[in-house]
Amino acid sequence: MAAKRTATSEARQRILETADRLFYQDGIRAVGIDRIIAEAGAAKMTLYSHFPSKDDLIVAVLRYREERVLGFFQAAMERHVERTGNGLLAFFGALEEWFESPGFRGCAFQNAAVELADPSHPGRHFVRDHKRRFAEMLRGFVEEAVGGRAVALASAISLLVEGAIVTAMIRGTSEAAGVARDAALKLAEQAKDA
Amino acid sequence: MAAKRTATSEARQRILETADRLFYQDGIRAVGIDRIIAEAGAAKMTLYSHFPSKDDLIVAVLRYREERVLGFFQAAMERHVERTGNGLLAFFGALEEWFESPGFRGCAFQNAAVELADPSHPGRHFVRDHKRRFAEMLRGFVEEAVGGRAVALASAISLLVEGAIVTAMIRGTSEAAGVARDAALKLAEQAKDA
DNA sequence: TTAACTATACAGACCTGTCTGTATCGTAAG
DNA sequence: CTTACGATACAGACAGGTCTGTATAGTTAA
Repeated sequence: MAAKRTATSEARQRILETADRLFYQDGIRAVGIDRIIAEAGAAKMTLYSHFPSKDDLIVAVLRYREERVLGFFQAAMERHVERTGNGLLAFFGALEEWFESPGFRGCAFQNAAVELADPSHPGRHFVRDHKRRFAEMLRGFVEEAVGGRAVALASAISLLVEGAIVTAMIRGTSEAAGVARDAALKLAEQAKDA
Repeated sequence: MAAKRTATSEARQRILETADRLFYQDGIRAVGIDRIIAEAGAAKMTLYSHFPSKDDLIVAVLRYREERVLGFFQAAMERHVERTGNGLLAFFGALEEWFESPGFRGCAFQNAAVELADPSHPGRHFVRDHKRRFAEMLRGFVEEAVGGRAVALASAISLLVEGAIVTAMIRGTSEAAGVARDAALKLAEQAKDA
């Protein structure tokens, strides 16, 4: 037996990062175990001792990516908040920055939901939960901007953001971020007046 | 050799419809040629005489699906327009109907863009073009509703729609259609006032 | 006769997951 | 000090199945 217990392991970390990169770049189904271990410089049994199956690895990668995504938004927003002084504006600034980052290929969670067609796949559950958490985070920025409860407004802005992500992926351009930002501000304006 | 010339062919049509159904249901990469011909009741060489490669079949399926999608919206909207008397409202009624239809698994074109990771894949080009056409159609409804040019408004509503589709797919529910509709109407209202 | 199709076998690559064996640590007992 | 051992990881072969695409031979119907 072996490494199953040590969640802290250099080989495990290398495998996780490599799988994350390859899954995002080329798709989950398009990337085989052999390629992951080759690029991670790990042995197959090392991978299988840390992750019992590819499905387990997929879920671990999604978990790992959620940390990094939230980390990216936190860091990018801190930068943008200084310029704009507005949390919601900073969020859309971070979004545009993401769209323009090299290798951008849409939202890994949206993509995973598409690739894992079986709705009972554990990865699909994780995606649903992640999107709930992401929408909650966004609602925080929205309510801060309008000063008070704004559930319906936040839901609408969430759709704008999801639509901007998938549109930026399909077009290969970032202008959807600005379109979503402008629409979100108009909706927020209206909500404040009411 | 063989059937390449006859675009009208029962076997070809059976293959196309079966591939469309399976690709949408289970994903493009998850469905092999063998399964398509088995369920279509066709021989492998018949498939390869009509479609030189799986990539060609994928593009043909996307082309075929665009016809059916536009046909669905046309038919569903005619039904909804009678009730609402408003083209934009009818569109969102059709959208909700689609989300609630059995086997709904998001937008086949969004999904294809995710699965065909290589941005130079001909299927990706088709998806880009289709989304342009779809957005154009939507812009027609928007401009009819506000009475005049409304390019920015139509772009924003397009993001709402794309976001609603992917959200409905991930959640497995249809309420995103109503959220998108309400936000679209508010934005349209604001655009009319201005 | 010939176009369109079926049926089947095949090549070669790739897939996930298992297996055996070896190398390298740190640590603990003698 | 050294022997022994468990933990971790590397290396590579292997099984059994899937994938796309091709080749060959036979069948049906106009």
